[in-house]
Amino acid sequence: MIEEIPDIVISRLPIYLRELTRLAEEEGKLTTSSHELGKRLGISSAQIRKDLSHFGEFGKQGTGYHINYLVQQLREILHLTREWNVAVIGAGYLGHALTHYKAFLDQGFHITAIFDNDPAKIGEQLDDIAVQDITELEKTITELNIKMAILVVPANVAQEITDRLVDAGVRAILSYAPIYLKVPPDIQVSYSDPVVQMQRMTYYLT
Amino acid sequence: MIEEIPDIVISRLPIYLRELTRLAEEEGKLTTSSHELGKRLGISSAQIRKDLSHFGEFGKQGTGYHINYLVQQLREILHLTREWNVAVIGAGYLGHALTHYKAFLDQGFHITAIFDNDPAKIGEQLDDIAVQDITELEKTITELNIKMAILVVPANVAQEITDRLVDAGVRAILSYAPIYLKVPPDIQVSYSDPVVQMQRMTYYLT
DNA sequence: CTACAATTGTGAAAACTTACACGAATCAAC
DNA sequence: GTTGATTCGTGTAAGTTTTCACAATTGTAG
Repeated sequence: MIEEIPDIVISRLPIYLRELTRLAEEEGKLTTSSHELGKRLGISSAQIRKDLSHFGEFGKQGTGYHINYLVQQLREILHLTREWNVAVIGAGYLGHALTHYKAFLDQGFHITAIFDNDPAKIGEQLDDIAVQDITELEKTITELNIKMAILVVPANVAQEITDRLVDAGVRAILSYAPIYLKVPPDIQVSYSDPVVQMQRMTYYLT
Repeated sequence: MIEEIPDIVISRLPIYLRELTRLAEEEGKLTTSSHELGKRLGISSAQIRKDLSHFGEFGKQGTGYHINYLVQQLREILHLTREWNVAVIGAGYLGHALTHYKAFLDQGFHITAIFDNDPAKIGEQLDDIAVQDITELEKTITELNIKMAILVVPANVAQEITDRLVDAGVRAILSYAPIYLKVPPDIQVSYSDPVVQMQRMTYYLT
């Protein structure tokens, strides 16, 4: 009875959502079709329809999809109708950049805590929050009910910090650390190692 | 005769390389096995062996793999035995952070040009290079023989800049812009939209 | 009202990816 | 030597994902 939806399907939903929002806001469209959406995303129309069919019937034969309605449905499916507090661990260049990243706020991700272990950085003001000592991690995460974290620390401390985050109640981690993180099965991790991405591409260069 | 190697296999090779390097440098190991490597990466040993078998026989029954040898082989497969010049487009927070990102240099990716269209940023010195006017993009990329670029610009100009990069000779793009990029089939693109990654994870939260 | 073009949702087929399991090779211990 | 524990490379099976293709529905034009 419980249909297990493949993660690969889930991972495409935010991309559909992103493009639908563009279609509505920048082109002023009210409706679209799986064909049009697919063409704009380099994805087959059949795949889009199949993906959406896991969650219900959102379109109409002959007409396609009402964009605003589909956007709203996708936002509910992805639990984006609420706002999320997020912690950033590591106040280096990348930590700064991600903390200032405007699109997070636009999409309901509020960075409400930043941590570092460097005394030179602790206390530094970023927008409206201050860099906290890493020793306060557990306390702050619990108090602010933070369930998501962005990890921007060196590889040699990444696993240790991850363990502490999980113990403190964090359930999802976006990691820029160049290392595989061991976490319990109910914890989500998403990796983003720019070097790995570049190295994949060099394979195809001459 | 020509065996087409799946991209999903290619995309795992940098991860193997990364972990092998760690095993050698931080644990001082000389050899490893597919089982050990797999355990450290959350990947089955069979998959690692299968992946590597696309490129040759690098291990020995009963013994496993000589780490240094396998690292060298992977570096050759991925075309990492040379250095790559890289351009960064967009000198915002994220552009700055990626330009300073130490791991790029360690792995042979040299950021040799940065562009922006904001007069306030043009001329600004980042490490040993200056932010150039975006109008100089074609000239500089040709002169420095740049084949890889990191795109850190707003969505509304991303496609236009991509077209210019491709025309100027860039063959691989790591894009942080929140948009799908249309490129000719021989051009590599790798996407990294932090919002999309966060939105995938919220699906799994409560 | 009818004919036609557009489009969805979906069962089945095709394609792709991963896991299994085993012969062969290697090494260490005795 | 022989035995036993490891481990690789790989053919095959199992599982997953994508694509195909079509009935059903909708809207439009005449």
